[in-house]
Amino acid sequence: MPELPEVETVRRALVPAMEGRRISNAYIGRPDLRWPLPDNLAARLTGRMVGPLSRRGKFLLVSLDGDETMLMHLGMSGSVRIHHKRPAIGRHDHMVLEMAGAAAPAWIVFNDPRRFGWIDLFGDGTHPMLAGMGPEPLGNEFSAATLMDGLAARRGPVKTALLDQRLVAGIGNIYACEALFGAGISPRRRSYTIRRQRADRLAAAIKDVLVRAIEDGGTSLRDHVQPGGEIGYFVQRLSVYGRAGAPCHSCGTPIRSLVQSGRSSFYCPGCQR
DNA sequence: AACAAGACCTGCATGC
DNA sequence: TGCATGCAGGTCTTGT
Repeated sequence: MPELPEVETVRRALVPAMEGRRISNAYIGRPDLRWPLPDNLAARLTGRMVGPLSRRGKFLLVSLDGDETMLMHLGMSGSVRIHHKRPAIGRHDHMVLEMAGAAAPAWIVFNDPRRFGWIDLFGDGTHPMLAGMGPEPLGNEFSAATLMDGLAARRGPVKTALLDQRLVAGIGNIYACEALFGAGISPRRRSYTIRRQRADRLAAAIKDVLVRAIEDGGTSLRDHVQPGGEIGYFVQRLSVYGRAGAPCHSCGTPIRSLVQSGRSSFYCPGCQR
């Protein structure tokens, strides 16, 4: 599921339910997801006050009192739901946080059938998983110039480069395809051939597609739901992803798909060069 | 050093 | 109906 817009959607929905509130109870279902979870995680979360929620790429960061941060990644199939009544524990519910509240308690449920997601705690400084990550595409450090620099050293296709979190953080398969369509660039184009003009268009298209997807609550293909249970409506605005054979909204040419580094790419041969 | 392929895991759609 | 196959929003590890 979750690329930057989906994780950002989750973060925004969790803010009112978690920030400034205390974790009154924690349930952990199994000792490992993608990797082993911290020892005694449930006990270490219980009683903690939650500070600001932030996001880095596709990671969600929950600051806790005592200068510790909980890091969450939703993998491919992870989702987070907010309940206002105590929920029954479902088959793939791996973490449930009960949030004490002056008004009413809330339960935060992390569910991940495929278990590619992950939860960790870290203290001072940064986490190894965040080190080396590229700039936030919606932040000030990201620009056409930095993007062009990153692409200049690569001989592989630009589509594959966009999926590398060291180049730019938070882009996954859907938004890589959509951004390339928005910029009129073929996914097969070799990275280093993207110079000023195309880099300008690509940086702008990346920002544009991510902003619009956040506004729509992300893209729901199968697993993604917003924490309140709503789907993400950007699925209705996809230009190319998942549309192989269907006519391009811009020129009518049938959308094509191909496999690059084991991932499906979708593009319009009429609009993208 | 960059790149592609394999691995991890479950669920779902498809086709026989 | 049952079963095999392929595919899925990610990314670490391995091998070239």
